[in-house]
Formats: sequence, structure tokens, C-alpha cells
Amino acid sequence: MIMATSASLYLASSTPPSLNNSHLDPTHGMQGLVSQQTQYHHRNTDLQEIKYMPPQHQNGHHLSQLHNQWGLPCGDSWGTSAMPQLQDMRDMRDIKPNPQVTTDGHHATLHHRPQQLHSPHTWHSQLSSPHLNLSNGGGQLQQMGYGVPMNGMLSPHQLHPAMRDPEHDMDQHAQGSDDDAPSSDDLEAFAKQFKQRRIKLGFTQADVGLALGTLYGNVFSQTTICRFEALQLSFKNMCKLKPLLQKWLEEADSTTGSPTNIDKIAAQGRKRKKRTSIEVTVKGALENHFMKQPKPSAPEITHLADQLQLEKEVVRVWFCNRRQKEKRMTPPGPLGPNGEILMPEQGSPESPNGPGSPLSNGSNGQMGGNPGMGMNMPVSSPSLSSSHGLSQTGHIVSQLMSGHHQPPPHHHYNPQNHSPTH
DNA sequence: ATGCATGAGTT
DNA sequence: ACTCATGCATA
Repeated sequence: MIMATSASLYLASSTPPSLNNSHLDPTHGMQGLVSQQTQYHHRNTDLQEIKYMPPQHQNGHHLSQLHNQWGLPCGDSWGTSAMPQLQDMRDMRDIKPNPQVTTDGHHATLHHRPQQLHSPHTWHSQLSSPHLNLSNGGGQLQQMGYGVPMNGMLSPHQLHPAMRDPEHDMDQHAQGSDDDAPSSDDLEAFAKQFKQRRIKLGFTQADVGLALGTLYGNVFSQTTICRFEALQLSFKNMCKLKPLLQKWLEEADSTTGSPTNIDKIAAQGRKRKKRTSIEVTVKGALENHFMKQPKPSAPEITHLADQLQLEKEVVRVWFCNRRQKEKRMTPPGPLGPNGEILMPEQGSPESPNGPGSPLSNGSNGQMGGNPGMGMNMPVSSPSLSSSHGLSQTGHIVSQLMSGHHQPPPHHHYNPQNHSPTH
């Protein structure tokens, strides 16, 4: 037995009746995905005790931020000098394949090629994967089939030597490979290549994440893989993941059907606060405040929270996330093949290729308040500013709160790197 | 694909 | 109390 000493979890505090849905989730006692952090166990009542379980390590040690445990070559390229500039970029969004899923279980991480369909009953016949395709909600279905123009294996090429590290002249040789700090171009290219291959091989992002775990001891979620492919991670983070993904890729398409790994990610339960969904109007208000003060003080937060009838913590977190998001929300500058900005007009319907251009932005991290991420703002078309309302400070100038706010600025690579601790 | 949340490491 | 990496849950 344990005592309900769960310290700082919100639980027993005020819960706005309208904004809070406190129903437990029966579906995740065994949500797998061992993580390197604190594990929780929950009881059935939200207001009950939450057991704290000591952190567990997986393979002797857990992944911590930027310790190259895998001998990763990166770590300090972006922050120090990397300074990429905009460039053209074709769409990252892959075409949607036919919604036909090969339901043969991927529980074995990467040793099977989902090329033949199995009956949907054969999967999870084993103990191993309760967490198979748990993330297809958005709908990345594996199994390409058609649509992909088979331009896959493009080798990582360095588009232009624009941003080498002046401190180490080591470049112009194995950039796309797996050593040395990759350039943002490399990352971009690799991410794209990776996605294509992954899809061709019939793996979901979740599959890859798991495979990484079983292969190298570090599990990643679908989210992370997704963000990697979309270049929505910090440069440093991208660097960290790239080698792993690259390895997986190699394994994946060389391992022609030979079983390699088995997974037995222990099912662990971790209690998590139910995600609060903030109403649009409230969100608008938050946005509004954010524009004025991205870093509200504690009392301010408290007041705001009170005003909006949200928990203080929720508000605080919202601002944190908002700031974090802002950092990668580099002004979208969808560049045409010519390098010009082609933003959809606010009056005309969006072009299907609207997003797709994570530009290689080189503003290094540590932009504390909101410094000069404007260094490469390609903003030059008049329609742009009105289109998504970017201010020069890089802020999203959401018109006002009312109903809702700005259109999804969508991914654009932005380096939010901080000083290399390595 | 993305919004809200958690926790380690910093400042 | 913040940033950063990461992920569950959800749209």
C-alpha cells in the first residue's frame, strides 16, 4: 500500500466544471513505451492517490538530453555558428496512400516487411505489443502502394556549404552519412528521405519509435518521429535523433525478413492529467495576453487564470508551450523553386502545397525573450503579413480573440538550440 | 499532426 | 520558474 502522498498533482484542486472532464481512462494501464522518467500509477478515481514509482532505466541508463550515449557526433553545431539561410524546398507532405492497412502486427520491431496482408486477427497474438498501431488516429497509414514516385533513395547531399562550423573545418565529406554534425540541409534532406523510406517499408511513425527503443534502448513516440520528419525539433535534437533513425533505416531495409529483435516493453502506467481543452475564446484571450506579455509573472498568471477560470498551472503551462511553439514557428516563408515567397493570398483558397517548406532557419537558440529570430524572416510579400499576421518580432499577430485566431502557421524549421553542453 | 502535460536540467 | 525534450491524448 502506499500513502496518497502524491504531492503536486492538481487533482484535488479547483476544477472548473465546464473545462474539465475528469473521467479516468481505463485504456491505459499498460500504455507501454517505457520512458526514462518518472512513472506513475493511478487508481480509479481522479482524486485518489497517485503512486509514485521511482524512475526506471532501460539499458543501464536512460536518455538524457544531450549526452551522446550513442556516440552521436552532433551537439554544438547549430548553436555555435550554423547559420543556414532560406532555400527552396519542395513539399514535405507526402501523398496519401490508399487507406489500406496491412494489419499484420509490427510487434517485432523491424524485421518484417508488411508487404503481404495478413488477417487482422493474427496480430498481437503474442504478448508483446499492446501498443501497436495506437497512433493512427491521425491517419498515417502504412502501406504506400502507389503515389510515391519512387524517388526515394536520394542520398544525402549537401546542397550548399553555407554554414559550416568555422571552428572545425571538418566538412565536405561525410555529412549525410552519420558522423559529423549535419547541416540543416542534411537534416532536411534526411528527414524527407527517411519519411519516404519509412513509408515505403510500410512502417508507421510509431513503429519506428518503438524500434528505436528495442534496438538502441531509447524509445520514442510517434510524436517525436513525426516531429522529426517535419523538422519540428531543435537542431540539436534533430542531430541527436538522426543517427538513430539512420541506423534504423539501414537495418530496416537490409534486414530482409530476418528476425532481429523482440520487444517487450514493459507495460507501465503513468498517471497523467487529463488534457484540458481550452475553449477557443479562452484561447484567444490567452493569445491576446501573450502578445502583450509572453512572460507573465506569477501574479499575472494567477490573475489571468482566475479571470479565465482556469487553473493557474494550466495557464502557466500554456504560456510555456506557447513560447516553445513560438520558437519553432519561424515565419513561414514557403519558398518557390526560385526562392521566392509564394504565400497564398488571403482572399484566395489555399494551395494544397501551402505548408511544406520548413526553411532552414539558422537563428540559434537561446533566444530568451523573443530576440532576433527575425534574422531570417523572409517576410516580404505584403500578403504575408496579413495572411498569418506575423509581426517583425516574430510574433503571431493574431487579430483578436473571437471565435478563433490565426490560420495554422504550420511547420517551419526553426532551430531553437541552446548552448551546447557538450 | 498538434495541443496540453511532465520532468530533468538550468538559470 | 524557466527552457527543452518528449509524449499522451486528441482533433
